[in-house]
Amino acid sequence: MAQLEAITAKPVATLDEVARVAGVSRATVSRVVNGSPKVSPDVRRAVEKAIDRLGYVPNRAARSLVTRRSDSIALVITEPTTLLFSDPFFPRLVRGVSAALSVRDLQLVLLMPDDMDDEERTVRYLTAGHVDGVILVSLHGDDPLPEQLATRHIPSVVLGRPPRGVDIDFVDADNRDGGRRATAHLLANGRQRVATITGPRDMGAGIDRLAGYRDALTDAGIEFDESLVATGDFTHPGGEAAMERLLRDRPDIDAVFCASDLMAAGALGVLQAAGRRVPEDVAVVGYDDSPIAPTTRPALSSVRQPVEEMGREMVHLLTGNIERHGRVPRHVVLATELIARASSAGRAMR
Amino acid sequence: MAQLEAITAKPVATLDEVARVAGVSRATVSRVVNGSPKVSPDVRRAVEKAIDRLGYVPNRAARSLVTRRSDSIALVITEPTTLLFSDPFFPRLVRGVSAALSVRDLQLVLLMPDDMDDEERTVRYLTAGHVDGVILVSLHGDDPLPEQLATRHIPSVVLGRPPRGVDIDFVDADNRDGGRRATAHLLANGRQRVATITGPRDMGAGIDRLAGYRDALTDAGIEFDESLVATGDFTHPGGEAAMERLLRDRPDIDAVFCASDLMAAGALGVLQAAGRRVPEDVAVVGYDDSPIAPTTRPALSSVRQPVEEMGREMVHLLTGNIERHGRVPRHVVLATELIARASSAGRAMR
DNA sequence: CCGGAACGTGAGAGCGCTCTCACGATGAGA
DNA sequence: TCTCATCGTGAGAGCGCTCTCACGTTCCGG
Repeated sequence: MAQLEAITAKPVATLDEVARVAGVSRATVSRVVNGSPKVSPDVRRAVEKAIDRLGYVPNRAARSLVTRRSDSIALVITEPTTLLFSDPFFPRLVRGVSAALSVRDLQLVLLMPDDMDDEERTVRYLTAGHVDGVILVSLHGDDPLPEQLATRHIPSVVLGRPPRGVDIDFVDADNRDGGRRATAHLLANGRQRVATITGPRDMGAGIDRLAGYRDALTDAGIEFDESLVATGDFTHPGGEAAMERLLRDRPDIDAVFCASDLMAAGALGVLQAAGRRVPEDVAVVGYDDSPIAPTTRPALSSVRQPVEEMGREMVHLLTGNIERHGRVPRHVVLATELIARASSAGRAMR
Repeated sequence: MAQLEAITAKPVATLDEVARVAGVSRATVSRVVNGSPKVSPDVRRAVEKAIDRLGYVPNRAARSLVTRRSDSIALVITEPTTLLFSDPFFPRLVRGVSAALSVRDLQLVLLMPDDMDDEERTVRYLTAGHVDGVILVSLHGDDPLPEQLATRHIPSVVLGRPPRGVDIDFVDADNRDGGRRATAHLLANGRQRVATITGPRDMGAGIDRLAGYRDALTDAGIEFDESLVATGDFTHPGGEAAMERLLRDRPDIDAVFCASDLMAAGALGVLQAAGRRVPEDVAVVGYDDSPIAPTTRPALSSVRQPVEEMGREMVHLLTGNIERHGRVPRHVVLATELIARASSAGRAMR
């Protein structure tokens, strides 16, 4: 297992040395380092001086060994393909998680298993108690990991509402409300026949955004029409295919809500190739507010998720989870925001 | 420091228990676990059976304590802003690094300091010997971290050739050759007045891609013309501004090589707004082959970097570095690839 | 038949830390 | 004045592992 040979010498001071320099016992230094209140002010000062002088930094391994805590949490990303990589979702999430951990002096261990072998290694690693908690990012619902961790009592939080109602903490963006907002926005702009290109029907985000679309129709007193719904897969080509289908089946549409920006970009291209002007003939709204949104022509309206905040919130939940032994599963759903751009500009009311 | 309270009980077996079950000593079990050759086959088998039965997994902290190795390396990303987040560079790199570490049974600790406070914490953490090596991703040359690590003899590898010639291992894509390829491609398509929008002049990638542009001109026997060069900053608005300047100063250009896709997308918009057809009037090539490249209209030709491979190579270098005490700095430069799309389609030779 | 190399194995120290427990000093209450 | 908390401090055990060293076998050559 151990792979790295011959590490350079590390002249770091130990607790013992600090104790000697400060003229106290190891126990007292430990108390100072860990902020125990039962140390007299002058002793504390002396110890702090010694720590400064020696540049002492506690040895994490030694501490872990006795506390049986690692002070590190794992971020596990089990997303096989490009999906996660095509928008800045991942970096933003990681940044949120990282920032939240950093202020708590917790360490972030990143795990991205990419084959079965790796996956097994990951499970073994996690269940061996090498981390105090796990943040799981796997967009598909068929991942066995959450349950494996739950049965082994490893505190964990997942991103996105699990399709099956596993009793587990999760953080999600309000996909349903996001879908509702996007659709309502199109309707408010005077659109009459609003179609939608959905995400995969087995993913929470796909299901919820479609539900939001229906909500908006209901709110507006418009009947839901199955022929205005095309199933996509969040990708650019998927969006193109869905748009072609839509255009063939329902040439009369005047707006499309796409459950991802990538699909929206694909739809945009197909619409324009078919001679439809955007937004004059057909308005388009995407989802994710990815960096491509402002760069399409016309610039794409989109629904923005508070991704960094989701990361922060996951850490928050997880640390709470660890403290209270994960008694009651908790769920946090964060609000989205509609960013209106040219692709859904209003037109004169009929 | 220690923040997490009350961890769940961990019923994991210890070396001692395995030894007892297998009827051997701790030392022997340790030998088996670590693959020592000096164990007889039958004893080894017995130990392995016991390990299986008890589900034994070595305690990393205990091992670290004695070996003074952590079997983990840090990936430090000190990129303050959006740059890293607007293209899939980061996720791809992380995936490459992660995969390479995983097969070596090394752990990836991700550090993304985002303020001064954080930065200090990071330095303290790294220099405390909590990791066996460091992979540094900081695109700007003014980062003090590489030198800090070097003076403290922490093995490290940086991404991208450092602007100042620090004696440190690095992995880079061949930006110069990439710039050359892109420009040569435009020239080969019959373009006469090829402009370029560069990256920041204080970043290796910016400098090198421009140098490649000059190389291609030289190769083609064309004199370098300063008025065909506009400095950008890798961003979309930066590309727009540079393109406007170019169009004003040199309305006669018939091709542009942009040092990033984002800038190319910006340039595309400005060109089209100015009534220039792409690629008929002006051909455009970008850089990075980001996901926006195939989605622009027309689809953007671009230079693709082997990002995953760069990640893998960094790990490779780093582990080697750790083993041989980083004697001689090593540099790895990986080749790029031109992805030709519609934006640079050839036109009939004059 | 014996000395010694070669090999497999076990005993035990110790990595740097935390934490329990005991101890002496101080102060309050009777 | 004499208890008895209270408080700050130190001694020491022990977390789970690796690694050195010593020991017992086996097997060779002389």
